[in-house]
Amino acid sequence: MPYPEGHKIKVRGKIIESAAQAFRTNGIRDISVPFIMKGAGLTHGGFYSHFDNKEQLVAEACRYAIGDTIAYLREAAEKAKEEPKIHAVIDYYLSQYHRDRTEMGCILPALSSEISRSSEEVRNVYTQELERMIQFISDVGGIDRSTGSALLSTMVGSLVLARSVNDPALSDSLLSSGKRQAKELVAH
Amino acid sequence: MPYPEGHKIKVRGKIIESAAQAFRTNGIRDISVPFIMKGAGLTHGGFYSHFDNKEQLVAEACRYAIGDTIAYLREAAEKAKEEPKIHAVIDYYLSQYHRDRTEMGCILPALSSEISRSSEEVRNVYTQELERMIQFISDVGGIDRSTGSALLSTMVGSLVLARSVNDPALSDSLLSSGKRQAKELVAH
DNA sequence: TTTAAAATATGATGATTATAATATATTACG
DNA sequence: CGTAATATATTATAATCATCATATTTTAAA
Repeated sequence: MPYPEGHKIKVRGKIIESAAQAFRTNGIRDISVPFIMKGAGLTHGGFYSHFDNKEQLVAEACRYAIGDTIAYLREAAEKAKEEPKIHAVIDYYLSQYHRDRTEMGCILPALSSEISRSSEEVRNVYTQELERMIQFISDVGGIDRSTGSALLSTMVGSLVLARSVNDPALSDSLLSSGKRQAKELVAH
Repeated sequence: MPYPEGHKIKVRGKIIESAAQAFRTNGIRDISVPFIMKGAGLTHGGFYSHFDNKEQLVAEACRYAIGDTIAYLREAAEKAKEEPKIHAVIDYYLSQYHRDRTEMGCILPALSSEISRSSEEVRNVYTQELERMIQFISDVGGIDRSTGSALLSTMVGSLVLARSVNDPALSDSLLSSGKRQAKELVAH
């Protein structure tokens, strides 16, 4: 067996990372397979020895990206100096930092509408991962699932709208009112 | 002057309507100019005598669609039998009916993430129209702008997520918890 | 009924894309 | 050090797209 043990799987991982970043920045349809491969330091030819097609990569990229986001948010919660820890999650999620770094942020605000129109394969993965996200938020917040879902919806909606507008003041105010509302929601 | 008075402006309107519907259903990038023109009963050739380019049409379609949505929600509020009237708006916005009819629904959940990556021209229009939406929601709800923004964010986020998932039960529960939260928010 | 301006249709161009076929390079192992 | 299996690169294909150039149709008014 030529090439070091685990070489291919490492390259596959690089492609997924490259895709996850590119998709979040520019959407799925607007990012080409050649572009993703270039981001992984490769040319486009080898793509189909790693994935059946682009959709399969989308599914993998979604799984990877949400896992990454949950890990990041969990860390933020654990490092939080003040209670309740969910406040640290809210503050990060609705920060200007997160708003302005789509490429490394949560995919829910970045890709959800495009995912609605994706294949069943992709939506299956997305549904699974969204479940994990709701579970995580509810756990950290010490709130029931329904409240956790509403909290996530509020955060996602605020971020989506804050990113869509052109006016920095309006964008900031969308983040602020989202944060206020999210915290009130947790406090019952 | 050949062609009846106002003919061209009427056709222009038809193109905008066709675009507004198509974009909401399949996103901006996934809908071609020829497809939009077919939807208006025309062929693709004449497009550029109506619009400078596709982006300009996107801007017009956004303006049209949000205006339409506000008019629809206003009607729902006025026809509401019970107080507070904002409940009728929330109930419609987060209904299964609205979730399942992207093509005639609010564009905020359908297009916001794509708009984030659009031209300044498009984002200017979008920002303006989002302002009108926030104003409308705040007025009907008798709430301050910040609460109105949060209410809209909650509704948009819930709908975006409800549309993205594959599991009908999860999708319904996202609508329900969004509704519950939205109404609590209005009640202070 | 003719006509000419205005609107629309047809056809072309060049770019980009997902995907496939084929060629070349890499490297663990004999 | 040579080799064969495996990864990757190069090239090809066929489709689609935004946009443009040109041809044809429409119809208000003469």
